[in-house]
Amino acid sequence: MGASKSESFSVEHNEMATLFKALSHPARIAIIEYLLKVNECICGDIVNELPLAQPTVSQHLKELKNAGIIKGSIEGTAICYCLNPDVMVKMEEYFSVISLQLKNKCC
Amino acid sequence: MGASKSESFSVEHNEMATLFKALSHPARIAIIEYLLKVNECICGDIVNELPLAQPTVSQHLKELKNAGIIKGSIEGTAICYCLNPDVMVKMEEYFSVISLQLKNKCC
DNA sequence: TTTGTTTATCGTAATATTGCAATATAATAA
DNA sequence: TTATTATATTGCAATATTACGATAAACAAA
Repeated sequence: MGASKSESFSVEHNEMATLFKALSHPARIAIIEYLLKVNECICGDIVNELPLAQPTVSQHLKELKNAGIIKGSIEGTAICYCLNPDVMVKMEEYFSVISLQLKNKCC
Repeated sequence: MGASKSESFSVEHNEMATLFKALSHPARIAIIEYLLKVNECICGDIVNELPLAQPTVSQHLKELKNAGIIKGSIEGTAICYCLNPDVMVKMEEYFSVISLQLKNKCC
């Protein structure tokens, strides 16, 4: 064996893991922080910004989009990408709930 | 080629990616939420809770510990694990900053 | 239609992750 | 010392991820 046993875990746990997996590569963190700075941009802008080839950037953008972390809208020949605020709020709340619960406990 | 080009990215981006990578598996999310429920526990408790063999659970715990997400203290033969509140607050703040910045913009 | 521009997909090589049986290690109890 | 208990490590097979050259697809402009 060796394949991930994701079927053995709850939908909720898989959903959170999928979101975090989308954020688990420095290139994708760099894309997110670049989008935060410029608000919106096209794939070519990111190719110019990162030390990666165009197909690699396209692949990372696809993963971020599949996870719902970014949104893309067609603008002529190009595709305009931007961050999805809903996911960021969801993540913030996830850790906020954990932090709050941990304040009452200690190990 | 094929290997991750992590050297090409900043230390900060790599650090965040490492934290998220530790959270990118449903078993590790399940471990975190179990620790949140019981406050602290030993490896064997998690083996009983999850549908995974002992070496696999031990490996997941090691990854969480390496990333600083959990802490472990020796208690006789067993090792007592618990969540690290500092990391949870750090994550909360990371998304809080992003959410705030996104409130002023739109795409 | 042809050309240029932008992004996605295919194919493939290199590497990393996941899972577990077997085994090792470490501390305690008998 | 010899068990017992709890966890870690090793080794390996199955699978997933990462990266990119080559190429395709989609659209606008000439």
